[in-house]
Amino acid sequence: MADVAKEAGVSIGIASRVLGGYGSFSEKSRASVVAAAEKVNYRANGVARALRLRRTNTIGVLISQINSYHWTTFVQGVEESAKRAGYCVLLSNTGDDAAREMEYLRDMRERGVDGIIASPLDCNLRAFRQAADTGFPMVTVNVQIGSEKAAVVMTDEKRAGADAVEYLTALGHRRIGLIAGDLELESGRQRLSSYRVGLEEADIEFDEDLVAYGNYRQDEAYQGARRLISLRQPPTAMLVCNESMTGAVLRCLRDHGVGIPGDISLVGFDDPDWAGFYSPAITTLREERYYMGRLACDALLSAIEQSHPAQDFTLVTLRTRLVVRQSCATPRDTVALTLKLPAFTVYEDPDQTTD
Amino acid sequence: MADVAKEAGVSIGIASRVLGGYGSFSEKSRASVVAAAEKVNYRANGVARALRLRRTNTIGVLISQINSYHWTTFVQGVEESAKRAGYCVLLSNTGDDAAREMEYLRDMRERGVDGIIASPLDCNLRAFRQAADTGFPMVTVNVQIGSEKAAVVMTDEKRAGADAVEYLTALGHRRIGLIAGDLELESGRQRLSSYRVGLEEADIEFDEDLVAYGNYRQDEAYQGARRLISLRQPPTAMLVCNESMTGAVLRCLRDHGVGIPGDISLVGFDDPDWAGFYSPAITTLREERYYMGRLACDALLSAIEQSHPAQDFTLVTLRTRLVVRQSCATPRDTVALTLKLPAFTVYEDPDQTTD
DNA sequence: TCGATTGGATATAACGATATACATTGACCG
DNA sequence: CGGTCAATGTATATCGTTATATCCAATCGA
Repeated sequence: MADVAKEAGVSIGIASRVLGGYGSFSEKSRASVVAAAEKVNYRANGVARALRLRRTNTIGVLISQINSYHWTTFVQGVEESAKRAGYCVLLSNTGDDAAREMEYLRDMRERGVDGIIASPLDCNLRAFRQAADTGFPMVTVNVQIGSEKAAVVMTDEKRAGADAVEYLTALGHRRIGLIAGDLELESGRQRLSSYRVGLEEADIEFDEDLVAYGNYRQDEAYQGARRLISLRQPPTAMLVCNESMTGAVLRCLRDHGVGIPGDISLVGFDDPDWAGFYSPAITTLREERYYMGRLACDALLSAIEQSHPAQDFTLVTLRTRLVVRQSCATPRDTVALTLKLPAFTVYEDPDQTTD
Repeated sequence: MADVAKEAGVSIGIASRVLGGYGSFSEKSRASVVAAAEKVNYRANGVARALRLRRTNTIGVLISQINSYHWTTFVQGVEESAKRAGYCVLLSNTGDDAAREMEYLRDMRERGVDGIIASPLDCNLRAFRQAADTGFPMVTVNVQIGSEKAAVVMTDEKRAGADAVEYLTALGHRRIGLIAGDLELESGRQRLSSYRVGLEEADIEFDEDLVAYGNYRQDEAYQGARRLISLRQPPTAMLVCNESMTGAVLRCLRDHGVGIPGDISLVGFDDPDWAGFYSPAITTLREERYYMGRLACDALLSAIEQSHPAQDFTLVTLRTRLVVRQSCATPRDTVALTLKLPAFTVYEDPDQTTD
């Protein structure tokens, strides 16, 4: 910048004004500064600017698994919103490791990110709440940390499993198995409880035997599915609590020659691309992850720039949608009491090529 | 930091030394500084440090699609290596848009990232080469930008398609279709040419009719596959040049009732999780994306820290592996000339649960 | 013609950590 | 007892921007 000023024959301050586009300056100096900047191929030093402005135009995103469909789609949404507002995304992968999560929270704050989007683990809630309470911009995803200052973007999973159960009971299912997620995570608990809500609404008694705790792990989900299909009276339908476990369950069913939906019906949480082109296409509970990312980022930016009152975003709730495809059918050995289905959206795959 | 020094009753310099762990200081002042830092809950300002040290401990990663299996796996590898070395990852998604790519390159340099990992588009090669030539640490992935100073991590795709063709011809296939990628991208060209290499080696004449240009797009891949299976003499096997097109092709085959591997054999590029649990499991050409990410990051860090000579990393080449699963069989209407298969690795899925 | 006003340029103080040059103290040795 | 050296602490310049306080000159009105 000093070079530019010297080259242009003006003071360093006036050069900064021209390039920063603030204050007043004459047309003559504007022209010479612009020319000089061009000539010496000037590029601003963002670090110095950040130091001065106490603002890095960077947001931190803490996610648990970067290579899972729902998180990458989420991050894509965050990034899109961030980019439009001139922000960059600093990404960290915690792998659901509490110590790492704390470390990254600390590291990101040291690096001066302007705000953070995260889904903190239970055991770290306090630290995140404290950061938010002291005014550090924060948005949490599917977790409430108990600070009024942190905005929350949630999917309403209190209904999600219930929607699936409702659909399955409408098809005539009464024995509906569950491959549950990790109960140490908020989403794991919510998905389980929403399944129970669905059972209650259908007057079906909760049967512990029909629940396998897969902990969001593929190997445990595989074993769990195997146990369920080996029961003397196996379930006629299964609900699987996330994408990767659904994969494991599909593998298990294939390995054991159990047909879908002939032998068993299947509904999965999350809606990765492959659910649409699997044979048969898998009925899923879709969360609008991309949109959630956009919202989370917008909420964070408004907290950072205080352009909108934070209240506008305090709690945004999105509903999951049941995307009906071909993986569910009337149970084989049960007379369907009714075929009058409730009005479920049959979701049109955006990428489905019409014939 | 001034607060800490005052609290500890020492000068600001000595506090910095203690917390930075350099220079010399007495045990007494160390203790008081540490105590004071604890008391005022001191956290360093990374921006100021970065300004002074002219180093941000941040690397920029420019990728084309964050929500595709192979890039997220790659990023996971990068992040793992970066984290271990105390670096953070600034992530940007170009969506294969040339203007965006340039903008992000510029933006990242302004932000002072210590180095960049990218796979620049053809039209931006010059800008990236220039940056590398002027000493800016850079690692490119599957692209050579023609600068000696930039390290390159490549998968050897000159053989990839040929491996697939070799395998398919060994099964007896002679009419092997190709759903090609975007020929404006290096990987698209390489994958096409490796397919031709395979044909030549098997003494099969290249037949333009059997090639559909899917441009890495799902809709075009779907249409392309439809054309191929509608040919008077359709191919008995197909090779699909990336993951998302493989999905589209599977959808197409399912929609038209074409069985795999009964009616047609299929080999896909990239090896996403779902390839393993699809029915039938899909035979793929696997690139070690996670490992590539690790390598790319290590190369970049060594260029940044000059701990190793850059030459060690100038060009790292990894081979693709053919992961043989269940999507290929002897063609229905052809007598297999030989069943003596070459020694292909039958890849053990790491997540496959043994029964 | 002189003060007031204004537009434009300059010099400089932050921002916060770091590293260096310098000052002080104490110890040890001649 | 003075001088040298080591050990420790202090003061300060630096990184590159930005923004403010100041300053100067020119224009205008009275």
